[in-house]
Order: sequence, then structure tokens, then C-alpha cells
Amino acid sequence: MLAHTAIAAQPTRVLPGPLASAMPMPRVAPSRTPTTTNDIDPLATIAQLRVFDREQAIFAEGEAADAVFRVVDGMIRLYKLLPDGRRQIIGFLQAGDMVGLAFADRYLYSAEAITASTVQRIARSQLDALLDAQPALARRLLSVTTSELVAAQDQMLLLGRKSALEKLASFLLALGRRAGAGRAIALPMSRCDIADHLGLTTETVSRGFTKLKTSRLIRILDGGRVELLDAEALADLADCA
Amino acid sequence: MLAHTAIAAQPTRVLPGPLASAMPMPRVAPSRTPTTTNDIDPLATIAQLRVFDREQAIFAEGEAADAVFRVVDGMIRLYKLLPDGRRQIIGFLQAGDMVGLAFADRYLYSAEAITASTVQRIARSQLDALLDAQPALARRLLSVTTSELVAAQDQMLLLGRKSALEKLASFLLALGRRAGAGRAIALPMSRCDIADHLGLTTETVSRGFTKLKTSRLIRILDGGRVELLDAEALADLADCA
DNA sequence: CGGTAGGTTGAAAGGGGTCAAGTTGTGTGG
DNA sequence: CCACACAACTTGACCCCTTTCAACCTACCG
Repeated sequence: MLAHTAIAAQPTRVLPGPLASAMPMPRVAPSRTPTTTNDIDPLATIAQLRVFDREQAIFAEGEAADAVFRVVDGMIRLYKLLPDGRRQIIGFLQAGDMVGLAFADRYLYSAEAITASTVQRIARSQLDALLDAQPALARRLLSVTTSELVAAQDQMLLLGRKSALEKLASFLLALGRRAGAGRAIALPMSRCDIADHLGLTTETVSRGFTKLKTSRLIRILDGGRVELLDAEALADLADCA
Repeated sequence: MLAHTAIAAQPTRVLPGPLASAMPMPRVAPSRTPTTTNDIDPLATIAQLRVFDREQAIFAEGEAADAVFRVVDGMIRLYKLLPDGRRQIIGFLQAGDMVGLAFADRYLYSAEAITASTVQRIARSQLDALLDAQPALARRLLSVTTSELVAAQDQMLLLGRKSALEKLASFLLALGRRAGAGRAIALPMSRCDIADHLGLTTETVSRGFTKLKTSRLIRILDGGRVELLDAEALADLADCA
């Protein structure tokens, strides 16, 4: 349950701010947030783009929380550790998700890039100023945070009350819902990451994948991708959650 | 893991709004929220006070979410159910806590009074209007919601990675932190409630209490109250979380 | 091609669940 | 105020799902 091989704290490249508007417009929490305003994103104007390598740390639990982040591209894991090394992955973040909206003075979890990732970095001081200037922004952030809270509550139900196979089915369906469209899902995270997200061990996750494969509910494609062959049966397995 | 004997949906008494200001001023999420403004609470002006009996339902998962609530007195449980009846208690709410800030059009969990409770009911339409009139309120709600998210993340770590005894110790310490002051903690909820909050069974919770008792870490007082005899040893057991 | 990390599979052990039987506590009615 | 009924809680014995420990396989990368 270890292998936390985060390498460095400094991003590979730091792109200056103005380039932000040249990037593909990041949506705010796609499929989870009912976006109310569709005008130019005010956050993008004060964000600094940063690129992180695979397995690189973005910030660590306990560090001064001087910035919040929004994922533009790639995948990030957020996790908390117990003193003896047991790890719980709080969530996997994809394009559009916000990170670090804790409003505590220290980060309460760690963040690492799973794949090479691009994130917007928004300094706390600038965010506070922007919140003063644009009060409507607080309502959008409230909406985003509320969506995260809903996801967290679903995860509590999963962790507290579901069996290993139910957890795995729920996890794949949730990923599928985010990916939408085709039924092929990218699984860039390791079995260990999945285990630490679902409160299981790598072995149990692996056995679960095998069982879902032999039951013809999923199919493993190349490049660590998975196809959901029978979403309905999976939903049944996942106990409707 | 069942025994969900919620009785009625209508509150016992409905007190008219103006009385709100005569009640003891509810703090916003005590010990979890750094209260920034100390002026008269704007929510109280549009809130309607309601009293619920012990074991009475406040709202149920799936109902139209036409109001949010704030606990003035008593204790509330929030929970989600799986189709087969397995229950996960999302949280126990006490004075100052907010309920139902989901901003979905349906409640995503159920709420029931554990003890006789007084809550402020705030209609969604009125809350929206108030948010328009007082943009600063959104930032306070954002702060409250963020605190809930932090608590939810701690709970994920607990559910996913802690042993039964560690879960129980963490739970008692968290309650103790909220109660503050003396080390006697009120435990108005049943063993079944605690079990459904910690992802355990009543039997395991009961065995845990016995073990903590015989280890002289806690002492059971009358009226379902518990005294933490050795908070440090408990914190050790809880793995610092 | 060889080394290594990640993944799969097997066998055994254990923590917590399940089932069952007491015990305590509490609210109600006589 | 006491007696009863019922629910909540506790304790014990057994079982099972997941973990643990271990071996092996596979893929990627130098």
C-alpha cells in the first residue's frame, strides 16, 4: 500500500499567465456542475499555467496552502496518509476539477500528477481579491464545492457499506459517467491507486478485474483502457450507486 | 443494520419567523468554521423555526429539495441507503451545522432527528434571493461547505483505511473536540447509528466500547454519556487522525 | 536482453460479520 | 410506584470475505 514515489515539488515548466487564454477553455467540473454563467472564466485571467510530469508532486499535506489549482489536462490524485503509511485516495481529478479549495492555511491532503498534467495555479491572495471584485464567483465556487461534497458522500457510502466487487463496479461506472460517450474508459492510475481509493488491496482489485472480465462485464483494451460491456449489469452489481 | 423507524414528515410545532431572533444566537459550525463576520446573522431573518421529535424524519433522499436547514438545538443524522437497506450515516449534525446545501433539485440523503431538535428552515427561493442581495453570504456558505468537505475527507480516510478500534477512537475524539471543555461527551445516538457511521456492525461497535472500557481509556456515564479518560492514548489508537 | 515495477494468481490467516443467546435499560400501563 | 414488555446493548461461537504472504507472469525501459 506504499510506493509513493513523488519526485520533485517544482513543476517542469512554468508558462506565463497570458498564455492561459490560448489554451482550450477548461470547463468547470464537467457533468458534475450545472454551469450557470457561460461568460469568459474570470479565474483564467489570474491563473498561471503549470505542467507536471508523471508521478510528480504538486503539493503535500501540511504545506502552506498559498494557491488553489484547476486541472486543465491530465489526471491528479489527492490522498491522505496515516502515520504508518496507509493511504486513502480522496479522489482522482480530471480536466475542469478544482484542487485545494480548503481555505485552511495548510493543505489537508497531498496532490500528485498521475499522468503528465497541465494545471492552472491561482494564488490565494489573487483569488481572495477576485472574490472581492466579483462576488458572483463565490456562488460558482460554492456550487463546485457542493458537487465535490456530494461525490464525497457517495464515496463514504461506497467505503463504508459496499463489498469489494460492488466498489469496483461503482468506480468503473463513475469513471464511465465522467468520460461519457463511448464506453472505453482510460485507467491511467495503477491497481494500487484504485485500491487506495476503494479501501481495498491491490490483490483484491486485481481479482475483481479478473472476475468482471470472465463475467463478460468489462474488457481490457490496450493502453490501460477498459470497455464497459454491460453497464446495466455493472449498475446492478454496484447497487444503484 | 436497519431499524429506520422515522415516523412522520411534519414537524411537531412550527414557530413563526420573528421568534428566531429571540433564540440563542446559533454559531456557524462551531470549532470547524473560522467565523469571519460577527454581525447579525442574515439567515436568521428569513428562517422559520421548526421543532422535531425524537426519531422524526426531517426530509428524505429523493424529495424535492425546496429548503435548507440549520440546526439550532438537538442532534440530526444524515444518511444514504442502498437498495437492500444497508445504511451509511454521512454525518451527525449539532447546533450550528447546515443541512441540505446540495443545490441539486432533490435531496441526496435523508435527515432524521436523533433527539428532539430545533432547526431553522430556510426556503431555497428565499436563500437564492438573499444570496443575490448579500453576495458576501456566498463566501460564508462556501467556507461552511468547505469545512464539511474537509470532514468528509477525514471520514473517507477513516472508512477506507482504519481498523474497527481505530475508527471508534477517532469517532470519540472527534465528538470530544466538538464538545470541547470537559471530557464528558453526550452520545445520544444508538450503537447502530455509530456502526452505520463507521462502516461497522453494532456488535463490533459494542465490542470496541468494551475494549476501550477495560483498557481504562473511556468510562461510560449515565444518560448515554462517555468520559474520555486518556485522550492521548485514544489519539494514539486513532492514528493521529 | 536483462532488470524491475506492476499485475495476476494461489494458499493460508485473520478481522470483522453473522447468528444466537443473554442482559440491561427504558417507557408504559396497571 | 411497581411490573411488564420491548428495544437496545452485550457477549459468545462460528464463519467468510478480504488481507496477507508468496510465487509467478508480463510489460516496459535502459
